[in-house]
Amino acid sequence: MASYPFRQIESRWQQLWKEQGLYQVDIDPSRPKYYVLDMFPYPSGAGLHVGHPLGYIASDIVARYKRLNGYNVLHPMGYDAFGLPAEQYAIQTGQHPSITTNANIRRFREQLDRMGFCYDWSREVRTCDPDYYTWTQWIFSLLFNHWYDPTVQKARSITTLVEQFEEQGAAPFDTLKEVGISFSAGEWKLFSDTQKEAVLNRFRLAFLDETTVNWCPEMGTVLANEEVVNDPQKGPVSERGGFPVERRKMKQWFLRITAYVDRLLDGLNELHWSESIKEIQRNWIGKSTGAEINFSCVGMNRSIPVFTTRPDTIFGASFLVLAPEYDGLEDLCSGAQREAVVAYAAKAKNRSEIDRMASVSKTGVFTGLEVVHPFTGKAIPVWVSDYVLAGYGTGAIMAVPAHDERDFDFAQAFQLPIIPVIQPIGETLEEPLSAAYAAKEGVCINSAFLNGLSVKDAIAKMLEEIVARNLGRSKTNYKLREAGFGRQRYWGEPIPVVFNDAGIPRLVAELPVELPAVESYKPSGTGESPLAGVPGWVHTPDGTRETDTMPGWAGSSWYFLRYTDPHNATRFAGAEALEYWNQVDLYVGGSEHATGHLLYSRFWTKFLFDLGLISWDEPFKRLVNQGMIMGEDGQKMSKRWGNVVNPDDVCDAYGADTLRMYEMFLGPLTDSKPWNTNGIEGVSRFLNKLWRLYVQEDVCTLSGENPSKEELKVLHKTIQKVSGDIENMSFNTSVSAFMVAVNELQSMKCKKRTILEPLVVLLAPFAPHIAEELWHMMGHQSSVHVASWPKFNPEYLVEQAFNYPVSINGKTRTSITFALDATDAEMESTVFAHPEVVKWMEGKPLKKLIIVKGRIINVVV
RNA sequence: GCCCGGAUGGUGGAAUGGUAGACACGCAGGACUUAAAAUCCUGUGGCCAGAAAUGGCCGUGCGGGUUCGAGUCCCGCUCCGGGCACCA
Repeated sequence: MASYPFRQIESRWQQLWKEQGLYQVDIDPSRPKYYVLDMFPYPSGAGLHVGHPLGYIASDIVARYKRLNGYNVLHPMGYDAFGLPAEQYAIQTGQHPSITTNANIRRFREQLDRMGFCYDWSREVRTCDPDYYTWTQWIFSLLFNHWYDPTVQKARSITTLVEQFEEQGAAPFDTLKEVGISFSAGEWKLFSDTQKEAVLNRFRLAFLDETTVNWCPEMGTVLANEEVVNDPQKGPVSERGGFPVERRKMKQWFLRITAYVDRLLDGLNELHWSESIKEIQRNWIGKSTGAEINFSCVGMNRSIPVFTTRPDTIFGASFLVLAPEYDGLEDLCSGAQREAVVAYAAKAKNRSEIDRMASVSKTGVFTGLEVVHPFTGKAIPVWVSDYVLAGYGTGAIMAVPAHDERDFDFAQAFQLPIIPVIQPIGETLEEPLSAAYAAKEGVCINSAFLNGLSVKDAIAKMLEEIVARNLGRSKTNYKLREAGFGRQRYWGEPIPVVFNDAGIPRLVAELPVELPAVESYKPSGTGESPLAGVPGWVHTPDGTRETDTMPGWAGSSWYFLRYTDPHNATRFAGAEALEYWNQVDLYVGGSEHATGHLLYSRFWTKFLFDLGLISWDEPFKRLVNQGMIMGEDGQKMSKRWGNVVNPDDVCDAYGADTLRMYEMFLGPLTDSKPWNTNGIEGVSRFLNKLWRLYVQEDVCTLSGENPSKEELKVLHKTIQKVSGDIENMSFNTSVSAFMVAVNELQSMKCKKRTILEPLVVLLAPFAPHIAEELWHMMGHQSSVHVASWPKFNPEYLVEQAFNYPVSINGKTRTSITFALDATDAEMESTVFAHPEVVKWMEGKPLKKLIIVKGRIINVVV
């Protein structure tokens, strides 16, 4: 017997859906909305392989399911179209990236269309489209024009900051105090524009900063930390291409994401995301609370602040360590040691990260400087070592070798004192220590007024003392760094800024700033983007243009908002559309974006919320991360391994419905799993079997007979199972449920319309083409529609819960569990006579009774 | 090193604390067929007994625990996958 005619069916229905614009949606306040979103793809030249649609199929099932349950479903798709591969290709061929990008998009679209997704393509967005990126630039302008006011915990216009300076000067601002900047209101007014901008730059949410960046000479660009990976041989290399990366100081645009750090952390708690993704974000943000303590230098009128999370161990601090990149390090050294320190710092700078970490024993040199221990009054030495990071805390630490492994190693290497100050509960530390005792529990010893206190109490006590004695303050630190926002690249959104003669950045009023044509896409190699080579574009009457472009994540940080109103020419999206479609209810995509896209989107959403532009401050209510589909060899699918399976080939051989159901059947959505072609036969057989249940000799003949109890049970069992599974995103088990249903109906020889018609509707989210065809063959003129969704009736299942005939009709479900032996003959009387049952049932009817081999094990009333 | 997951037949995987192995693949046998494909039916965790029907024992990475009852909960390991990694 041949396969059912999936080729005709699928192309015909895809054509019809398109012609009728069936999946185009509009605001409809009379219906509840549901917003299902896929992470939009980067249209690479390789096209889609069978791994890509996994998440798209899952979201499509949910979208169709919600639609059939009466929701107004927004389910859009678009392209994250700016990016490196198109630019690399342009460098090689001279072809404009937009040409390759468009060609790739066409190919993606053809592949996507074959799988029967219910996207509203009228809402497609492309991040490289000027109509789109004009609003990306607009959001950048807002970021530039706002600062984060910690007193009200939200972003405010920079003009409110200027007003405060004009009235109160620098005094109210900790940000300025920390870096030793102070000015009165009067002084502010007398500042030059350059001076004013230097201050404002410290507050703007988009700002310029000179920092050490990851410079990739080969690519001629700066890379984000996320774009740099460590190669065991070469050290730090670019993620793409594997080119060497070195450290270099450059002036760069940044976004002040750290202003939102607490809200980014707290907001996670309410989100329906996997715990692992939340943990990744928490770790990335890396909040730690502790103290900043000042150690005053011997023979110098200054002090060195250190950050510690363990102020309770301060009596064990036997030396300080500074990072090799420590600001003003040279000035702190005494003459004899200066040369050694400078040499060490220079060497450390060129050491690769891997090299630094791989070193078994710590390296370092003594600075010649000593500081006064604030509690013992003793002088302790200050060292320099590359195990201390310049970018975290103050770039200086107090070393407590007895209770920190790294400090312990260092102290051993350089024969520095190791003083135990925490005793594990119920134990005595043996001296000399063979390893650091780093656990955060125990009792203080050798610690004057802290002796006898627990670690927790000692930390609290010490924080009080530090403040009381004016030695420092409590302090919270984060691992999260400001987000670098400039790329020395052509194929990205131009940053809408010009610099005037004084070098002061000003926003370009007229947006978009469109990408000009260039002769060469090659990086200049000087650190400037190819845009710098277009003098006619760079020089404007207002000044010199910024030639950096935005990073890949800029356009993807707000695209979910644009889908709500993608063609709006006067606003990033209309207020009504935004309010109606609101948050993304379900977001499906890969977990690799945990610390990039997903974090930046949350940041931008919170910022836009602060400005009152949207009324919610988390973009994605529920997030599901689909697993990866590997090649049959267990490798990641890629051209390189020659193990790519093209979904088109599967559609040709088995049809799109089989592909859809098979991808869901492979296993839990979130698991990684190999593509295994054996199993696809089973799903294909199932759809053929289903087809034959309805169709003989190309005709659908179903009877109007009343269904039997058994048949109703099969239907309602399936409705219940599939509905629940879709809510839980457990699609593999729902495919199984369909298989069971078809097997059972087939063996019952059921040809009854009352059973088979609802089954088709239930199947429609999974296999929409065959469902539409059968629906049509059953005489319906329309597409499978809302009113036809089968409603679950538990009545037909009630009996199923019983392994033993007992009368029931209960509704509330309370369970009593106990052991009870009984033979078949005396079963019923035994159950009802049992004192526990009598007590628990309180006259309620029996609902469920589980009997295993003559033993009653569970009674539900 | 730290933080998350996970471990169930030959394979992918099912199991609100309640008959472990649903469903599918594969395999074996059978029906139809000149034959093959397709389709349908039966069997299929291991061991033992039995001619058979069937019965018994053992079984969810390892060791303990809670419970009438544990794949599921708790404690301690082993191995595998993922994330972070000198963040003081």
